[in-house]
Amino acid sequence: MLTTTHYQILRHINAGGPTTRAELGAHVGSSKAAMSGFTRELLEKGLLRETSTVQKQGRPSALLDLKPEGAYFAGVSIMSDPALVALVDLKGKIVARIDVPRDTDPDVFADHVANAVPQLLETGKVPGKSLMGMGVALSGLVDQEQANCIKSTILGWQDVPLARLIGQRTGLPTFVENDAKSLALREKLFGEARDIGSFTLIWLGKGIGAAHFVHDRLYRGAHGGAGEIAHCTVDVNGLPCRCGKIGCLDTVASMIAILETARTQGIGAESLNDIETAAARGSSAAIRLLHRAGSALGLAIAQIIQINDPQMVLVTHQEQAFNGLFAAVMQQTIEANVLPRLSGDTPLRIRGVDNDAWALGAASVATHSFLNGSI
Amino acid sequence: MLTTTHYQILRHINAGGPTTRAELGAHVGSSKAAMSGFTRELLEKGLLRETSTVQKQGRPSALLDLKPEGAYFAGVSIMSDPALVALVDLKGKIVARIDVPRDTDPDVFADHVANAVPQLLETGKVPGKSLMGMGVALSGLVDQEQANCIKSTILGWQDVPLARLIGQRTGLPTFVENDAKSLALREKLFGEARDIGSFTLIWLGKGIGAAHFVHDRLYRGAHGGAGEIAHCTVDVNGLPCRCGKIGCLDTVASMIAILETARTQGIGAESLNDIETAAARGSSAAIRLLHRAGSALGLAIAQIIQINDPQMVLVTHQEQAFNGLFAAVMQQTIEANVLPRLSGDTPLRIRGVDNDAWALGAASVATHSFLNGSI
DNA sequence: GCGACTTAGTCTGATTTCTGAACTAAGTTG
DNA sequence: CAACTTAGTTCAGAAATCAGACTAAGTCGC
Repeated sequence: MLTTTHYQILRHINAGGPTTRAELGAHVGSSKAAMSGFTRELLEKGLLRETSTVQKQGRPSALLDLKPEGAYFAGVSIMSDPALVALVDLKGKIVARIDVPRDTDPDVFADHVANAVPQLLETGKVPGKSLMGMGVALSGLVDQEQANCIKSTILGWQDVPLARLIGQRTGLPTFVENDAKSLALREKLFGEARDIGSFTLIWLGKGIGAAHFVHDRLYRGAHGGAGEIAHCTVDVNGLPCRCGKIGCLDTVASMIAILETARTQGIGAESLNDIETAAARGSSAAIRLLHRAGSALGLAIAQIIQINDPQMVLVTHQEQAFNGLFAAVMQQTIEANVLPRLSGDTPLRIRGVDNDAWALGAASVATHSFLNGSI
Repeated sequence: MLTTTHYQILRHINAGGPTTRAELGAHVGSSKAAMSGFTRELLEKGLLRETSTVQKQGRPSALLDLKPEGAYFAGVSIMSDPALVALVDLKGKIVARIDVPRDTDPDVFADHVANAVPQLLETGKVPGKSLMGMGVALSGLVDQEQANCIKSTILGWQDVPLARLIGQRTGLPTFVENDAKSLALREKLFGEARDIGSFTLIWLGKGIGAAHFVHDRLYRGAHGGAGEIAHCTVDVNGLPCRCGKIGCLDTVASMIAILETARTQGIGAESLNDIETAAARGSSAAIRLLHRAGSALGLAIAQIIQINDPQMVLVTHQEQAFNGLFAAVMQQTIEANVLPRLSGDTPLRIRGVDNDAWALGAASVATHSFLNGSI
């Protein structure tokens, strides 16, 4: 129906914002005449709309933008309990959300998700035929086809064909993706990385994950394991990790490890916030803890920068207090362990994410497939 | 002249070996009729030839292969002294070579290279118009346009527009590339990585470098610095490096560092070979040295595997004795620092390279541009 | 305020490109 | 050796694309 060129146009507008037909033509390498046709078709399909016009000299040019109501995607975040199912428009705006129980039985969970869809459509006043696909974000390893959850410790799943389970019930093209990778897709499609071809996203939560965009494409790795930095060695004399190795990043810098250490050190803390507060009050145990965790994460990020030279590193987290000692040590460690020329030219951004971000990230997985013509 | 499809065909044949028209059609997604035209044009241009036929049932299908004499490329390796200039055919065979003085004055060196070209053509009995481009491989940092050498410590160069200097004299499209990256291009085009989309090549020489192929493309990094693992931190309490940081891989595992340490430790050694011999004879200093170097390199490779999950890791070197303690420790360290599931599924290959390999790597840079239609 | 000018976008006939189907080629199989 | 199978070519018609003419919608200078 739509050709490669159509999708190229949609992606270009999504990445670069509203554009004129002339600029689009130059980008995809075809004539004004052809462009006129392509855009007309996309306008007719309701995927594009004309917004404002820009005036330089001569006839003003009409800016073409994605039409938010042109397509909708559902995103399921299993990152929280209850899970969140959201309905998202083509421009990445959430128009409806529903919590569903995070049942550990995959079939039951798929039922919950499927049941949520009609309600979402009703709440969002979205016709069913506009819903183009669904994405699921979870903490764990996902296979190459983005269909099966190979292993999720948190959910207790192993080889669960989640995409099929949900897809059969909803009739929608369904994709599963790992937490960090779906968050990276969100940043690429709707966030800070729209116009960045190669970047790495770090996710610091209960566990630690990363995702790489390379040449404008998500790089999943040979076994879907690209970005699994939790088990990078950061201390060859470190603690044993549940993976069997020694000194994994996960044993020092994941929020689980940080809070666990705080507990054994007698720092009463429920969150990073509490530890930062204790450190600010002068608790040497808290300071030591934050130093160790921050420098471990910083070292891992430094390795990534040295090895991959990304255009940007985006650190994402779910804590209130990410602007304290922990982050400072992390940044210092990065600077100390990356060639100065490189570290100065590699922007590091830090941003918190909320539940909505996960659902949007999940939906982005489907949006991404749509914009690449694979739905 | 040639369309994207033509180049797609050439690349597919180069990667997968001789193929039938039918198979090609399926791969590029066009009809038998179209394929008939494309291949005829390529046959007429002398870029393809029909080799044997394969017989299943029905009419036998003719296999199409690249025609070696269809295009030639020159490769300049500044990895040795004297430098080596080689003439390479489309299938990666060296048909002529000339040594040229490695003059440190870029202009003088460019003269030498330009003067070598006519001799090469004569020796190889290659008509000048078949020579499509030239590549230069050097140890150092190269800019994004593959035109300028930003910095080469060994050559003492900084911001040298080498591609322009040579190109002006020869009239050939000329590209400069870093050592590890050109070696990776060689492996991708003509070597073990032909059919591998994502792999990492490690180069252990006087310095240490790496190069990443991702999604069938060389990933150069945001600042051309992808793969610059020499300055990865492998020991936070290590030695100061000339880059200003502490504990860089380069201070422990580069051949320069290894031989320097051997010297200060009183191990009489001119090469890795000598140190391995000393270790085999029981010299504890040699054993300690090989352990330290091997485990440092292994750790860095482990980080790469954990971070990037490549399909293959290819370690290249220029030593006779790379099958001793050093390599064993390296492999052990990799296994100890990578998740077992991943390390078991990530083939590690080790291979020595000679001077010809560098010249071929250099030529590959031009071949690669040619096969991508950018010459 | 209006004609000259500038640039955006559409329309149209010509051209190029691609395809489907018929056809030729070159073998195997019974 | 006739029947069959599959590879590759040819060719007429269909589809995509382009160059250039044309229309649209503004600004600029006087």
